[in-house]
Amino acid sequence: MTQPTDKRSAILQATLELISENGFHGTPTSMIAERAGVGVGTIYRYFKDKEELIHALYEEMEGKQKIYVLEGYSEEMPFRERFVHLCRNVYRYLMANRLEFCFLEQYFDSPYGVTKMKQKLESASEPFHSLVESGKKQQVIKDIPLILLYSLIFGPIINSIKDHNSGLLELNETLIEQVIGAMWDAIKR
Amino acid sequence: MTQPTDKRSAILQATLELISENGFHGTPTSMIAERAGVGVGTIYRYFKDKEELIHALYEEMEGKQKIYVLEGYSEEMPFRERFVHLCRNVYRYLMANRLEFCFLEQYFDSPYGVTKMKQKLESASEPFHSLVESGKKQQVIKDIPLILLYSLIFGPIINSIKDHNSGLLELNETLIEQVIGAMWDAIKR
Amino acid sequence: MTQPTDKRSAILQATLELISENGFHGTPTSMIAERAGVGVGTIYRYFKDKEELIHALYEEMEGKQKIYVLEGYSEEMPFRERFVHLCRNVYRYLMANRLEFCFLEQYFDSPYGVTKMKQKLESASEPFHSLVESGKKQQVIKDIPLILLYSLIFGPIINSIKDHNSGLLELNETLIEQVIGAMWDAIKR
Amino acid sequence: MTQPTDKRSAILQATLELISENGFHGTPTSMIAERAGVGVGTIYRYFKDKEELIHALYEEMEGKQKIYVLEGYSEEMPFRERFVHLCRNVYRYLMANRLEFCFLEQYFDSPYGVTKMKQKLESASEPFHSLVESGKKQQVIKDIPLILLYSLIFGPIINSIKDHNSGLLELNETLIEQVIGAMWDAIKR
DNA sequence: AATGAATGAGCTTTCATTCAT
DNA sequence: CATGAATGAAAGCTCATTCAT
Repeated sequence: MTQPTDKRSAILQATLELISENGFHGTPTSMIAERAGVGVGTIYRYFKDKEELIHALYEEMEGKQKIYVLEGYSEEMPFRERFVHLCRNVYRYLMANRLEFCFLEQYFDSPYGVTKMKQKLESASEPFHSLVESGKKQQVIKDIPLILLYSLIFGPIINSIKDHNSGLLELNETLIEQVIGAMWDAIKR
Repeated sequence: MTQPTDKRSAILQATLELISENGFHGTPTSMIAERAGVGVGTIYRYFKDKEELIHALYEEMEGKQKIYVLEGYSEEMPFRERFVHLCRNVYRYLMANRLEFCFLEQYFDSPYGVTKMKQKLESASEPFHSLVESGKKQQVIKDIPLILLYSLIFGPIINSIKDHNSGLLELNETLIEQVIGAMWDAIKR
Repeated sequence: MTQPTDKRSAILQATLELISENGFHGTPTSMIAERAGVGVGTIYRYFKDKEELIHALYEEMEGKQKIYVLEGYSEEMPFRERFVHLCRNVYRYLMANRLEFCFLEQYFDSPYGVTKMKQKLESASEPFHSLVESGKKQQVIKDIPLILLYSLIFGPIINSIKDHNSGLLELNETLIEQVIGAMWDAIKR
Repeated sequence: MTQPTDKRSAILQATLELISENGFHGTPTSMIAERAGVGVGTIYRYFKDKEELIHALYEEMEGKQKIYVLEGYSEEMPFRERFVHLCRNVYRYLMANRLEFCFLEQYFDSPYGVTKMKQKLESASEPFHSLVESGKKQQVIKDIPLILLYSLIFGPIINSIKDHNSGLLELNETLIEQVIGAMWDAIKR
């Protein structure tokens, strides 16, 4: 008993896989259709455009993330612990969902890609937002513009995962803890 | 009396400009030829491929950098000052050469792009290499794998410049000093 | 209690409307189905083809016309009056049924369209046929082949209505009388 | 020694032939390229669009016509003779250039086609314009709006040629003279 | 009988690459 | 050496038609 969503999600999944493998411009709609096991025309029943398909794929990810990032998180914990907890979850999420990570890198040709990725993480991370802002007020965290603090956090995270994915480095729990510790040193007063 | 190199570098310059404006896939060879003031066919006298042209452009950039990054640098200075000095130079270089920065972002659709960009900076930065390694030995810098330290340094630098270029942020000397200070806190013991 | 014919005529009506608005090639079957309030598949229950649908629509129109054209007409009237009466009715009919007129213009991209339109009017107009033939016999009407006389009559009528529909001209009773008068001068001895 | 215009005119000629055979929508660019003996891409070197190609073809015709229509014409001749002369030339032109006639019928899906065709004839026929206007002033021609007079003239001409082309009628000099005579009767006082 | 999701052939258009001049 | 007209493979997208429900 196939559900109505079947084809739609097959298309989204195929797109995710292929774009993370070959990039946006290396992924023709015909290839997506083939991988998804549907006809080309079918793509256009569910998405107006190739572009809309990409956006839809992106939106699809938003939800999953917050859940992941917030898992086990509580605003009651001390600052450092809150920070470490959120960062760990971000690492867990991005490493467990390698395809999504690669896709996000490609999202929109890349110039926007990484910027959007950060926005995404930010938006997914109101927890980060409130953590950092209240940390600044309580003089636990440096008085640096929010967006720069994000660069200090997500820059290293994303870069290290890229290195991990490209095999230059094998991230394990110890190393992740070290990076997170260093990032805390970077932002704390 | 135009030299044969003239055309070659005109092509490279045109490519740099156009790719940083429109991205790799938004830049047809015909457009490059036009901007460079040469015939389309001429591109293929100097480069086998569009791909090879891109690679050549990339290679072309190495070298210029080291000079920039090392300007006014001396191994005699204290650790922190050496670090700050190198970082300042990197910022200066990347912000003064916006086209090159944009190009590197696009370099091969990005999955490799940013990683390569980091490699590039690393290779341009044996100074960083020796600084960090000797800093580790003298227990001034945290005992973290080199590549992760690079993520802690170049991740934030690249990210903040992206934000700057995209208008999300206006980097000035004060802000740059703040970021560099934070990065030092991240890597120092 | 909807009858089976309901759907068939809903489809025909939708087709008439849409083709006169957007032309044959601007009217996908899906659009017809939507306007008709039926499923796309349903169209193919009643018509083998899109083409057959068009033809059927065309055929459907025959018949309605004769009634219109013959209204108030009598063979007892004098020649000129009979001619004027028929022409007036043709004008009335074509102007009152703008959709049908537009459809006929489009009917098969036009090369056949207008010719068929004339045939249609002719066939609908045995009254014209007998009027003209007996007029020729009685030397009231010029001795010109029937088909050319039709060109002299329907050519101006169709053209002037096109101009009217496209807004180049606003036909009113006076103008119509003038045209009919001129056409009578053209064909009378 | 092939001239630079070669391919351009081959494409225009192929387009003329194919559209008059199959209509605008029945003529894919690939078919045009094949008939013209060029690659598909070549079409787009000379014309931005399929649409622009059509327009270019249309423009191409303008010039030829005036020459044809005005041949042997002089404003010194008496009214009736001037009218007959122009009409004869129009017939000659449209019958000698059957492809162009068919093309014009199709020009833009047809609803505009015939209207544009008339505009074209009108514009090509400032001679008609001045003939008719001065005829009206001198009370030789009926006081009917210009556009209606055009319908009385071009309506029958176009219709009769269509019948001729479709084989319903064989136009010869005698018949043409009869039609022209009748049209004169229609418009003269 | 009625449906509409699924299909894929076919359309227009772009662009990296070649090659005769 | 340099050129740019010519090319055609390949892209994104549409839509008449089918068929399982």
